[in-house]
Parts: sequence; C-alpha cells; structure tokens
Amino acid sequence: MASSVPRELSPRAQEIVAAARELLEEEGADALSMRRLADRLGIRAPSIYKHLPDKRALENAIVSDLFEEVAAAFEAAAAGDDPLAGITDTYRRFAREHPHLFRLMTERPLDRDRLTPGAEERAAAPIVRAAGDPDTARAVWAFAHGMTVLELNGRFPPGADLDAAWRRGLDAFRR
Amino acid sequence: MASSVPRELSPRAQEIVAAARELLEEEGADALSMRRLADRLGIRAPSIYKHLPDKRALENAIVSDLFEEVAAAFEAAAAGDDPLAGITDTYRRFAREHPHLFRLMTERPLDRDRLTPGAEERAAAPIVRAAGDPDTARAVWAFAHGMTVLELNGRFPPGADLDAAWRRGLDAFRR
DNA sequence: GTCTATATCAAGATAGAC
DNA sequence: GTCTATCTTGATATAGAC
Repeated sequence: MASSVPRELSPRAQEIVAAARELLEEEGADALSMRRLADRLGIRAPSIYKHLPDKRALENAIVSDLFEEVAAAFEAAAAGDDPLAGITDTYRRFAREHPHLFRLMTERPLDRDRLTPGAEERAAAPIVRAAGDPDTARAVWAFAHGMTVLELNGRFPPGADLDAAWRRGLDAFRR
Repeated sequence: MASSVPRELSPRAQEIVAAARELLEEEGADALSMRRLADRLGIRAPSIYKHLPDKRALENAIVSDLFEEVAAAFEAAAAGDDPLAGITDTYRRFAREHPHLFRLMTERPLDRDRLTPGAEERAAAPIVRAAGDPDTARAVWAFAHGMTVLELNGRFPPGADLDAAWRRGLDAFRR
C-alpha cells in the first residue's frame, strides 16, 4: 500500500520552500502566489512544479518546519522556572513576530497526512506536561490561542490591558 | 465634515444583503462572489453595484446584522441561571451552526467605521456583566473563542473530550 | 533545471444603453 | 433597476522544447 508520508525534499526544493516562507512572512498569504514566488527566485512560475508537485506541498513544507521550531521553543520555555507562563509567552510572541506564519499554521484544518509525522505531537507535549492533565492543557491552549488571535485581529478595545487579561487567565488555571 | 456612519440601506439593497448572507452561510466565503450572488438573485453582477457600492459594504452589512443578533442572544442567555455558561454555550453553538458567518465576524479586523454604531459594545456588555470585571471578561472571551476556533478548525485530537475542557475552563474562571 | 506558450478559470469593478 | 460588453487583474497548473 502507498505511504502518505511526505518524501524528502531535494536541495533545490528546500531553497524554494525557504523563499516561500520569506515571502509569506513579509507580505502575507495573498502575496504567496507561484508567480510572486518565482519572481523572488529569479525564475518562471512553471519551473517550480519541477521541484514541488503543487502549492499545497509548499505550504505543508513550511508548516512542518514551523511545528519543529515551535516544539523546540516550547521545550526551551518549559525548562524555565514558570513553564506554563513560558510556553504561553512563547506562543504570543511567535504570533506577534510572525503573524502570517501563525495564521498559516492555525487558521485552517491541518493536512495531517502530508506533514512531518510527530511534529504536532511534539509541540503539544510540553503544554500537557506544564498543565498537568489533558483537559487543563486544552483549556490553557484555548485561552492562549484566543488571546493571541483576538489581539492579532484587533478585536480588543484600544485601551484594553491585555497583560492583565493574560495574568488573569493564567492565574485561573494555576489554582 | 463627512460622517462615516453607514447610510440606511434601500429595501432592494436589504434583499441583496439577505441573499448574500444565505450564500455565505451555505457555501462559505469563497462562494460569496458578486457573480454567484447575482445568479442567486436572478440578475447580472453589475446590477448589484446600483444598490451597494462594493463587496465590502455587503460584508459589513451582514456583520452589522450579526452583531445585533448575537447581542440579543447573549442578553437572553445571561438572563438564565448560569449567565457565564449560558453565554459561552451560545458562542459555541452559533459557531457550530453557522461556521462561515462566525468566520466572517471574527477572522479579520473589524471595519469599525462602517458598522452599525454600538453593535459591538452591545454584544460585549453581557460578558463583562457575567464575568464581573473587564480583565476576567476578556480572559473568558479568549478562552471561549479559542475553544471554538480550535474545534472549528479540527485542531484537537480526534478523541479529545471537549466538554471536559470547556468545564475545566469555566470552573477556573469562576473561582 | 528552466524556458515559452497556453489552458482554464475566476475575481471585482465600470461605462453606458435601455 | 437591469442589461451587455468590457477592463483589468490575477490565480493554479500543464505540455513540450531546450
């Protein structure tokens, strides 16, 4: 039977993925078209298809890389003196510094069959460990995710003290 | 000086907005094009522009209506015996029953200048009242929003007990 | 590994006639 | 209030030559 695990990418394909990530990071999802990407690489759009099957593969490669990086960042944060605050701070900071990458990772269902196996679980593990149990971990994750996307989407009122709301939430889950 | 408050919509414009909402609700944001909308109305796409200036006005009209409806639903839920659970249940149920409307309302910055004035505040008020203070209200909203979008986007593991996570979160904020 | 040429499709919006 | 005709722009993707 056929395996759904993604094949290794050729060196050239990795260069293309890196360029795609830069383009996405700088200009957002709408700017990430095969034409714009080709421009950045100094080639023509059809040439990309010799290295990657389609646009989805490109996005999945970026997301797989991001999961690995986020997992490593969570593990580092969890080693500090306040694992829960460390991880949620990392979550918030990542989204503020790389909003377009964050959106790519979170705003739609994952193409789980085509991502690097295990990356999602590895990113989730430190949260479960810091929260103590899976239900609390999911609730904390939801809280952090909600704070983050509502901030990113400019949904809180202009004067809102977001740091206070973050503290309030983390306090609630620590008891 | 010019007012940025949206003008009243003509009866014909309201019919068009209603059709747009149905189309969005049934088939999602990608399906909401001026052409598809015109098809549904039995007219040609350019005719829509005689009634509404552009697509953005169409979306803003839908969002304004939704805020009014959500506000009313929150007020009704807050009148029950458990205001906090009532409101968050209403939030979750709305998103599950009308995912495309929910996404239109929440996935991008609001065009506040072009929405019906006061609608956003009216929807927020019951949460603040139920939570007790603005910081807690924002934290609870973030939790509910996070649970809702993560569920909508299929981000929790298949076997996850989401009702337990919801209970865990609400419990935390009630202490 | 990259090219040109092309297929296919769709989007938002405007001009001006009726 | 609706029409036809059109503009302008853009997307993903394929075939086949070099």
